[in-house]
Amino acid sequence: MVSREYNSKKFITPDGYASDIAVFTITSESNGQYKPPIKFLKIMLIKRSNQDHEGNPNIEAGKWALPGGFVRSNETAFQTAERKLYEETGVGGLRIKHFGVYDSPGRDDRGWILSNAHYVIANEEFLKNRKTTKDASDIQLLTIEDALEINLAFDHRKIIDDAIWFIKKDMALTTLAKHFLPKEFVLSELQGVLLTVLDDPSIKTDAAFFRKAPTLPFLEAVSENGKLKKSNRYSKTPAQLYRFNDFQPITSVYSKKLKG
Amino acid sequence: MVSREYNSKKFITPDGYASDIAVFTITSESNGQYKPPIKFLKIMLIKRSNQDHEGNPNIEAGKWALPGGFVRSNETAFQTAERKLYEETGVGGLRIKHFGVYDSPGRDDRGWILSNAHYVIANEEFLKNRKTTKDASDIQLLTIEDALEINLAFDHRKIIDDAIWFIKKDMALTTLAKHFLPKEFVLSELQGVLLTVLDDPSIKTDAAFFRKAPTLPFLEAVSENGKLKKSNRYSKTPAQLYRFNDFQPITSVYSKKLKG
DNA sequence: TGAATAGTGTCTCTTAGACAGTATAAG
DNA sequence: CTTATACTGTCTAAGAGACACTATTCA
Repeated sequence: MVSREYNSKKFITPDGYASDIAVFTITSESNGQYKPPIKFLKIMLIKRSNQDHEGNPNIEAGKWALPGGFVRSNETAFQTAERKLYEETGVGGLRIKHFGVYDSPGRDDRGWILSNAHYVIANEEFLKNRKTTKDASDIQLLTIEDALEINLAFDHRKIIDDAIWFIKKDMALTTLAKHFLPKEFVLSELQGVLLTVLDDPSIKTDAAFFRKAPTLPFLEAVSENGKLKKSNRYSKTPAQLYRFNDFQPITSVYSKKLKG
Repeated sequence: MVSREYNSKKFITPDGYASDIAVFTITSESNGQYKPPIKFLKIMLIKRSNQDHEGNPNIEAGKWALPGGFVRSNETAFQTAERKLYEETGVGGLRIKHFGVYDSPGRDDRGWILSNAHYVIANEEFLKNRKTTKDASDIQLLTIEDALEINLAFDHRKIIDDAIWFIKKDMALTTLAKHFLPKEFVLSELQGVLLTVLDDPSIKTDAAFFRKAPTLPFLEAVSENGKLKKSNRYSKTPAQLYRFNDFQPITSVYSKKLKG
């Protein structure tokens, strides 16, 4: 950052600095008793109202957009994301991750407005709270296919596209999946979450996945009173419960071996 | 991005939007004829002058900082990074990658100034051009250790720290190494580049690395006139030349297998 | 008992990693 | 003929992937 230029002429400064959040969740739709549910990756979008608080026409009215808001001068975009998420959904403590900045000239008709984009993984349960805090008509959970088809405000299509790319990458390379799951889960649940985003034969094939998963260093079987803890929530056969531990896997294209 | 609030009161807007670039290179110091050179990861920093063009005292004068500059309202931070890099070094066409935004209140005494941070990999050759375009006294290539010890302007220590983290990650997970190497290179050169950043026994061990590397899907042996092309620039024994192809490796913690 | 989910047994083929050995050319 | 680099041979143990088989429970 060179300040010479800054003083040498009057620079045009941005007209706004926004923080936007792509809120993802995976919904489970029951597929019958004792069956693993069908899962879908969904994104939360809000419909922009026709007028603002003062009754003036709203920009990009009627279109769907990512939740978010303007960053205040005494906070970071990260904090704005936390605050807005809490205001809109009543939920905090979620893992928020920055993934990009959108600053193309002309991306917002109001002027030179930057967007600092984040994504968030929300466990399905959080949605139940959300429904009560806001009118369901202007906040919706959409599948990715639907979200990319509807009329999106600003450059939010591009932002959502990118967010999905980052989610896929992080799902494959990190233990991100844990944020989509309850603390204790069954292998078919993990498999279901992974398959909403990844397309990998070794995950898809039951035999391969059920053999491999218990050996993963970041997963551990749950015990209770010295006995392995099982659940039959998705099957007649009681299935072993697992949880993520704190192991952070590191992979490399040159060595392939998991390390942490 | 909700516009209600935008219209409902006069928002404070940022005082500046900067684009900073962490320029990395790996220097080779000859270790004697027919020996692989010793390599060091280095970063390019500039020393902030005491006064600006108009003779006014400069902010953070005398400290070292990342090259960069203010984003103009008709360009993106990415374009600013390209422009500044060209202005400062006379070189274009480098791979510029965004990795973060720095927006903590108080990070810059001049006001609310955001920094959009990028890193760049510069091949060693580019530095020779650079030396001629600028006074060498206020642009220096420093080892990482040195860079993190000297007096850095603003929050550039944090930015550099983060940049190094991203470089290490990308070096392990992508074919980033190619940007540190000539088009055709010998395996010991690749090994040297990787070892400046990664600490992996399967890279460090010659036998393992020399056996593995030729099988990597993103590397291919170079041929010329139907014969394998060799070089003895770093050894008496002619060594096979390799180049990167366009294969983009994808790894996963759940499957470990390389895919593209 | 059948049906559905949750695993295991076993086999084959490939790969990682270690250790030792061979090959090449300069001086 | 020594030395330093660049590999290759060979072994072992672990892992991936495929296919068939067993185990558990509910209705």
